Amino acid sequence: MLASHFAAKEAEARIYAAWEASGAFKPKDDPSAAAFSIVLPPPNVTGTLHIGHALNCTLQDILCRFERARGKSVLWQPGLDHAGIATQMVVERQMAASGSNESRATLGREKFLERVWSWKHESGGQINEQLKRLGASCDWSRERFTMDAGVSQAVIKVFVQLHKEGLIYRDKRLVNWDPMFETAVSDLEVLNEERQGHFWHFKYPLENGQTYQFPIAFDDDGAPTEFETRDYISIATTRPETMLGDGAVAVHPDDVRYAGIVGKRVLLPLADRYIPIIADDYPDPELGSGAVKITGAHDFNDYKVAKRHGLPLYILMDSKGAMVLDDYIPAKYRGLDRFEARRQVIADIDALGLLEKVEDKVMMQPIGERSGVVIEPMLTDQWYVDAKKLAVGALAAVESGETKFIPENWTATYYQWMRNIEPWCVSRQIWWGHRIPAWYDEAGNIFVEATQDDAKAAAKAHHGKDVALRQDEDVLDTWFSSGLWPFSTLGWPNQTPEMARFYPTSTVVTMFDIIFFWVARMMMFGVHFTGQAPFKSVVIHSRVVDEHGKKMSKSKGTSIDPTALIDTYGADALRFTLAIAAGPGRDIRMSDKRVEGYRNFGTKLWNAARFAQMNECTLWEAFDPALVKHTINKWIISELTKTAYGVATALGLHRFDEAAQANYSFVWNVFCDLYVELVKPLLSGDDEDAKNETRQTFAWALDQILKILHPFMPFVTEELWDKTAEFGPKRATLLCAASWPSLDASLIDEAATAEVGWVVELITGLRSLRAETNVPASAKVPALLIGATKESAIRLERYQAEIDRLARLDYSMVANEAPAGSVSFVLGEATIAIALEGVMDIGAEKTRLAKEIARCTKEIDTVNRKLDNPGFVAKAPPEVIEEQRERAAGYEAERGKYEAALARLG
RNA sequence: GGGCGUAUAGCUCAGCGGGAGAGCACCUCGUUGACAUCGAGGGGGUCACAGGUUCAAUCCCUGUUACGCCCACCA
Repeated sequence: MLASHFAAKEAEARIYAAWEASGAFKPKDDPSAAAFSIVLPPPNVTGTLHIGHALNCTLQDILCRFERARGKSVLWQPGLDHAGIATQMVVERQMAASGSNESRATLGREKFLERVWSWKHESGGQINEQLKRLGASCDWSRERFTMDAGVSQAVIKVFVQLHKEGLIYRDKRLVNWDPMFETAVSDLEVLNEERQGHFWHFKYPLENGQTYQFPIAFDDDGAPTEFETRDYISIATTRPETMLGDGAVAVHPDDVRYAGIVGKRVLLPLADRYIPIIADDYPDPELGSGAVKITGAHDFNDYKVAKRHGLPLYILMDSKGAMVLDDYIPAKYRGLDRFEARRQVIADIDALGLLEKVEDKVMMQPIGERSGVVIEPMLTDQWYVDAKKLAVGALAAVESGETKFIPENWTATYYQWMRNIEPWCVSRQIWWGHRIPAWYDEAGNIFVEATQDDAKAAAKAHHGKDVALRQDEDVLDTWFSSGLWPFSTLGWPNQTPEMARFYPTSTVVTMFDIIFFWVARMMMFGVHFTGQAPFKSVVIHSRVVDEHGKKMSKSKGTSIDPTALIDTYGADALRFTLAIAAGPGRDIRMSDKRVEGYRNFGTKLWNAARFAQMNECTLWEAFDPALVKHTINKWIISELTKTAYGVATALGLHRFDEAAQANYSFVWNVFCDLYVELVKPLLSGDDEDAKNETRQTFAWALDQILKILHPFMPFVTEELWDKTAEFGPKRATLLCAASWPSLDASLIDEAATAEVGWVVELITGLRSLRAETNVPASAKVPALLIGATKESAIRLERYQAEIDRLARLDYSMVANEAPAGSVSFVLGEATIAIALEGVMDIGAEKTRLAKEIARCTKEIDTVNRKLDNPGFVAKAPPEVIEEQRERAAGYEAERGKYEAALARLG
């Protein structure tokens, strides 16, 4: 006998082990089967499962299990990302916390990397175990790591080839520099955060005490009317320390206020240098004083101006963000941290009487995504990918429809980014990652080759003799290797059978925040290197937020731990919650309450199976749903077929929410609430044929439910598949390897739907009637069908047992008129009356009837307003007009019957 | 500044050019052998606001308001 509920905690690990052992997660060999492939976005090796992973993984698992059931050969490729900066940070922190004197610096590159590897082997990749707890049906035998030999080989090949094609180059330009990690980062790794700051206004004195007339008042036409004599130019800055590196002051060429002094020089205070006043389009005359200090080496806009005017670039800071020791920095600032230098500069400017004013100002500050420190624009040598060129193919693939975004509106986001893409800085000044395959000779010549030997050979060819080479110290951006993931994991650059079969992949499932980081890069690399976009569709899902709609945050303690939810409610409940909430385009608010509700759903299903067991509902091979005779059985077969069809259709459209909802309402509201109840008289009756047929139909329907629900709730369905085999035929396979129900449209039976619908409506009406007239639940009463058509009379007789049972009647019969002291409701052509003399509450019944009459009247008025509108009758489609006429007639008839009932009450 | 999105029951959200829905919460009743992690019944909404298109608008268009997110910029 089945227990009263599914013991998820005990069963999940066991079931998962059985799945894996069966080999069901490997793609099937059958060459005639269509291929379906997904790469799991490789989680960071440092990662642990958060709720976003749980959603992402659940959706992919649903698709994979669904497609397997539909007969496809499915590859769900798992793996881990080495996560350069994140991992290096974890290991460094661990060393610091251990209390030993070891650090990255004392160990040196080689030893440090050994430590990282051993950390990876010991404690990396926990997240994969958590994904298994969630039920992820990845082919773990194919697990890859971005720094595996094979994948790394692909990375090197791509780098070398892009370099030879001129699409990777080394360049000195401004880059976002993270002073904490002492590395360059890409634009995407910089977050712009609004912070409270200040706006300092400085005066730069004109050379030799020169003066000019600065307009301070204007007439209506904007012509200056009043002037003051100035011997300085006023500039404003949010980063005062950078003034030490100013190369000019720029004004707009049309700015009349400064027209007279363009070309003259000002004294740069503290630095004691003279810098020119230049005219450039960059300054906005409306902003501040209209004059801008130009610090070419520490500001992206200023850099462009400096380039245009050939201004000198003064590098002010070292890799840690401290002021450099160079002699263009006054001695007192050398070596100071940039923020100390700022305080000092302000104090010194103030002491000189050149601090004009200080304003509070909310400003956007660039913050390192991982370090949290203020990013410094720095002039350095870095490797760049020419993203603009690679974007052409990546754009074309989406424009042509080769790759589609789901939902479609993300296409616009992708286009906007791709069309304005900047060169991608791919070098990082860290150790953990793919070392850049570039070698330098003493003269600074660069040889980019796949191996050191190749580089040596190239150098020899260049010099005519062997020369000493040193390899570039830098490693590649983590996203460089991730960008190759859809094909590097399949064995590329080798033409492997997996490449042939599973590339391009079918779909990639991810959240919108990594469209740029990951999807865009995969598109660029995929199109460039394989000639095909790496996936046919990109499914973008929502963000999971807390129950107040706020972004979850570990530090604020507002994050929900999915493994805790699994512990409490089981993996199925979590999965179902995520799936049913995963509608397109809206954040998913997560709360325990919802998960609890879907845990209950699993229990509901479990108990339906218990009912099957108690009633010996076993399925035999020979059962054919097309040969079923009893209408209730025909009806459930029909409903199930529609549901299976609906679930498949929704999944085909990636509407996980609709698919889950279809399952939910069918299982609970149709199968459990109606079918189980309607079938009870049959299962306990004397008609052996009907009983047998019902038992088999019940078992068959339960089997189909397990199949269509399995992608969403794999554990409980698998367990039931196994358990029901204990009282039925042995199963040939695990449920995870079973096939999707065949969608035979001939099983859809509208006549059965109508008939059972009528019965259900009758039962519901009777129950409602009883409740509203305060008939005690224990009282059994007779019911009469008045003014019945032949058809409904037959139905009443046929379903008398069901109706009597579910509406708690003694008997139901056809009569000519309602007896005195009866209450009634209207069902189509007929009136249903229950004789309640002595038990009913006449006052309550009168109120109820009056309410029904009012409802009918309201509907009639609404419809009649429509029908009385000449425009409607003239222009609306005939079927719509007919429909409205029928509605009006229906409500008229209904109201008439209620009025009659009211009249009978006297 | 550019882009995207959201506004429907107390809460969370579906839906949709012609009859306002679900889950949770709430109220009433109920331990009839699948299930109290349950069952039956019920109350509750000018579908943000204002215009427009249409015979007909919660749905389409325009605008307004509020909220959210992304990109860029603020020297």
